[in-house]
Amino acid sequence: VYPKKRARLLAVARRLFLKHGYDGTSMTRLAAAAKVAPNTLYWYFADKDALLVEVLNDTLLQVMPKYAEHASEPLEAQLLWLVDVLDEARQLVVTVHTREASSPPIAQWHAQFHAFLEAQFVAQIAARGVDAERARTLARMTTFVLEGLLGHPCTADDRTRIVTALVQVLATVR
Amino acid sequence: VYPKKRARLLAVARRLFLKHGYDGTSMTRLAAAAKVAPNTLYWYFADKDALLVEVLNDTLLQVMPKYAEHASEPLEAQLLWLVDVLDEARQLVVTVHTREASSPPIAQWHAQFHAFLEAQFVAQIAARGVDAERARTLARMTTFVLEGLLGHPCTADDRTRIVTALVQVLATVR
DNA sequence: ACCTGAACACCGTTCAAGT
DNA sequence: ACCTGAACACCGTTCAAGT
Repeated sequence: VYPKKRARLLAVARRLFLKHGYDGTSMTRLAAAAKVAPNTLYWYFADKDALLVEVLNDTLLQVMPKYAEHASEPLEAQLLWLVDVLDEARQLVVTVHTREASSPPIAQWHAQFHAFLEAQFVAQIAARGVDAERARTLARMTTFVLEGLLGHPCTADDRTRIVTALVQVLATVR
Repeated sequence: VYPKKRARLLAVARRLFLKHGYDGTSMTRLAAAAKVAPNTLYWYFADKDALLVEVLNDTLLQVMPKYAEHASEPLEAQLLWLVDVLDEARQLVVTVHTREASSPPIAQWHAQFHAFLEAQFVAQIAARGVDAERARTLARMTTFVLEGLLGHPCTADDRTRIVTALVQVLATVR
């Protein structure tokens, strides 16, 4: 495997998945866009889902360093930033939810991603003097609200209102 | 169109969609299960998405009367009941989220469904002395948490904890 | 009006063959 | 090891034809 070519194929896949969605991006189209034969993709990736998992990891690796920059900001700002960033990857978010039913690797990736996000939130919430189990529950709620914001049309105002309400809640309840 | 046959086709579609998912249920398989030619389905329904919309409405019509029975219970019990019921329709829930990107009728159905649910919640929350706009925000949060619970594996305990926390929040914040 | 068998263009994936 | 063109089984949908 030529790593550079592999990276190029991934980049093309990422672009097309984001632009036309997973179902809207056929392997044939993808191959054409990358100027290779369709089956060449199968030399580099086991199947379409494996390609998706790599695209997800790729995207995450690009976002995480930037997220670190916001780690010291108040939780509200962090959440709003996260929604903005993940919003660009909307297509990927819903695809993960759909595909995880039929693809164990994607289900695994999804679980791992949630664990990561929740760990982040748990730390922040626990720092406010909430006990561990409670923090886990609230972190989960936070993740769910985040996903809800991604999956549904929302004005920027609504978005801010919801995130603000959520953060108030996290600050109040214990 | 024979209404009885139409109803039978819908019932078969519903069963298969719930059992094998939308993508896992091909029109050919569906037709075979209903003992008709594949294209007969297109006499009764415009396309596969139209079939899905009807299945969704069907399911909703069966659930709503039962929901009404729980309307006087405390919000917490209502939410837990809803999660249980919608959990059986999990496959449909994720399908709606995926298909709405490419199918305007499904996007419309989804918007309408959310409006319905949120109206329900707004009423209950406003009854606790929360002002209207605030109630709308919290209702949305409630819907998002509900969807999160559906889309992610959760022990019954986790589920209860999250719903309880959410309801406490709704009671506290104003 | 209602239904069919056969076809269409497409999908993800694999195979036999080439370098 | 890497890549190809051609094929396979399947998909949603449509067409021409039958009753």
